[in-house]
Amino acid sequence: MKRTVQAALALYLDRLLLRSTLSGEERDAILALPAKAAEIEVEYDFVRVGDRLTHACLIVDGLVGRFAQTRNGNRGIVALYLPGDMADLHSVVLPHVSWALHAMTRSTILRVPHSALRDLTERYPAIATAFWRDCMIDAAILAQWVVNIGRKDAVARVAHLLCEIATRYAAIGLLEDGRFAFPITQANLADAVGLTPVHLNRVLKRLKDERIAAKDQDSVMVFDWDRLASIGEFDTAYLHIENAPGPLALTA
Amino acid sequence: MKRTVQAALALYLDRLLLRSTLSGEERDAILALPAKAAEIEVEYDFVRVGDRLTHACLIVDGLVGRFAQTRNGNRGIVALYLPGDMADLHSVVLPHVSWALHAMTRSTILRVPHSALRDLTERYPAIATAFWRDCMIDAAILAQWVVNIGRKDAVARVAHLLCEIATRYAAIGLLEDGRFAFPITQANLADAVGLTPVHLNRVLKRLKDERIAAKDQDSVMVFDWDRLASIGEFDTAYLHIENAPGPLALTA
DNA sequence: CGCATACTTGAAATAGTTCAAAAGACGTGG
DNA sequence: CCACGTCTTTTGAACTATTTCAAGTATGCG
Repeated sequence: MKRTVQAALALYLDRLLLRSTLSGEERDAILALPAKAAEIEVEYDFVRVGDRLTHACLIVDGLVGRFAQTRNGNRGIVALYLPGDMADLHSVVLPHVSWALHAMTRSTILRVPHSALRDLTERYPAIATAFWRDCMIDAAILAQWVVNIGRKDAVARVAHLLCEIATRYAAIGLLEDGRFAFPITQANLADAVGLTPVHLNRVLKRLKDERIAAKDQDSVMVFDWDRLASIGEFDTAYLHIENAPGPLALTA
Repeated sequence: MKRTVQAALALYLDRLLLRSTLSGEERDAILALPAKAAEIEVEYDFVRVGDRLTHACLIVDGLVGRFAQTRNGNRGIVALYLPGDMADLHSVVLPHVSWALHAMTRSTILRVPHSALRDLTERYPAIATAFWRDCMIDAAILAQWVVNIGRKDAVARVAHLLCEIATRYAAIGLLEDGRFAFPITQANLADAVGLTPVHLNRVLKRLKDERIAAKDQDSVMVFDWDRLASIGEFDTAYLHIENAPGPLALTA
């Protein structure tokens, strides 16, 4: 168990190092974070609206969605978290949350106490910056989603989201031959792009029929990256990944 | 001139203190930040897509929009900044920006060098946390916009945005008798809620006809806060303002 | 006073929703 | 290993919120 915790923290460290530079001592401090692994059942909300959090959750394995709810009961997905993401790092500075974290598959997470994270930020300014930056990547994605949902038609929205997820998987080495794991139901995917499940289904059909990309139960196969990116008006810049994998990584 | 710079920094300090606690020394450090005031002409992009920033911009006076552009040339507004907001504080950790800052009215801003801000974060962990938290408020708003645009109909979207802006103005003491300054064109407002200018116009007309709220050239008058908030499914929680002013402040 | 920009209104077109029902996948227990 | 119930996906048809196109009316500026 100790071993898996170490490995999971290493995953997060890798992610931080994608965008920040940390000294040996600082890296060790990250790896030495106290943390408790937990298995989350599928369809379970492990953070609920209104909670006051004391821990941040690192996704080790699985797929997690951040859900917001409107008064009328409409669910909206505001963010998707993949392995290596610290889904609610921002709760360190804003512990009172108004959204839920929902496991879309059986997931493994690591709960890291806020106190330990705060402690690191106080001792190592570079770590504070790295955490802050990590949160800002999340915010950059959020901003992109606003444009995506607010200013593009249904096909473009879906194409863009697929490109984003593909690129994020690629960054953690989980994209192979144009295929990546994406075990999300069509209903949830619809919530993430602001569409009806029915219409989302038709959009997916079209992408499949035109041999651009196909989604099945738990993965997505991209046939034509260029067309997908072009339809989705996708530009990796906002993800701030150094060598963002484009078509090359997909066909490799 | 020195005097206005001081006053402007005090404005920002006030904003930080809304959500963070800082010692006397830390407050003084904020007030002692080097900064250069600048007047921005109306309709001018003072930060452009692709820029690599060296300064953050504090809005002292005016109304500023953060614009993103899709490949097809559609503009989308991703955030609105009011006096007291440090519009691009996040550029301290992510200097390479993929969006523009656009002055919607003649505005006064204060340019604060990243170097000075970074310096403070290294010397005072509490300031680093305060900055980080300030950015996360921005992100919380972004998340709210995603749900707003993705899961509500036109009237609700507009109503929600008006409630948000009203509440944010109230927090800086610029809401009087239910009226607040909002010098934004209908075309820009449409970009902020993901609607067509034409349809936005009809929505505004409806809000006016039903005596809920009326927008003119440069301000908004709210007649019926309860109905507006209810239509927009508005809940202040996400803004993390301690005593969020609701109907009381409006009728006061 | 005249030009430019913003706002307003109408009518036709359409993207996306809603409702409804069938078909396919999946796990469970017999 | 099959039968059953449940959940997800797929498809059709009618409907509607929003867009698009187009023209007219204000409003502000030089």
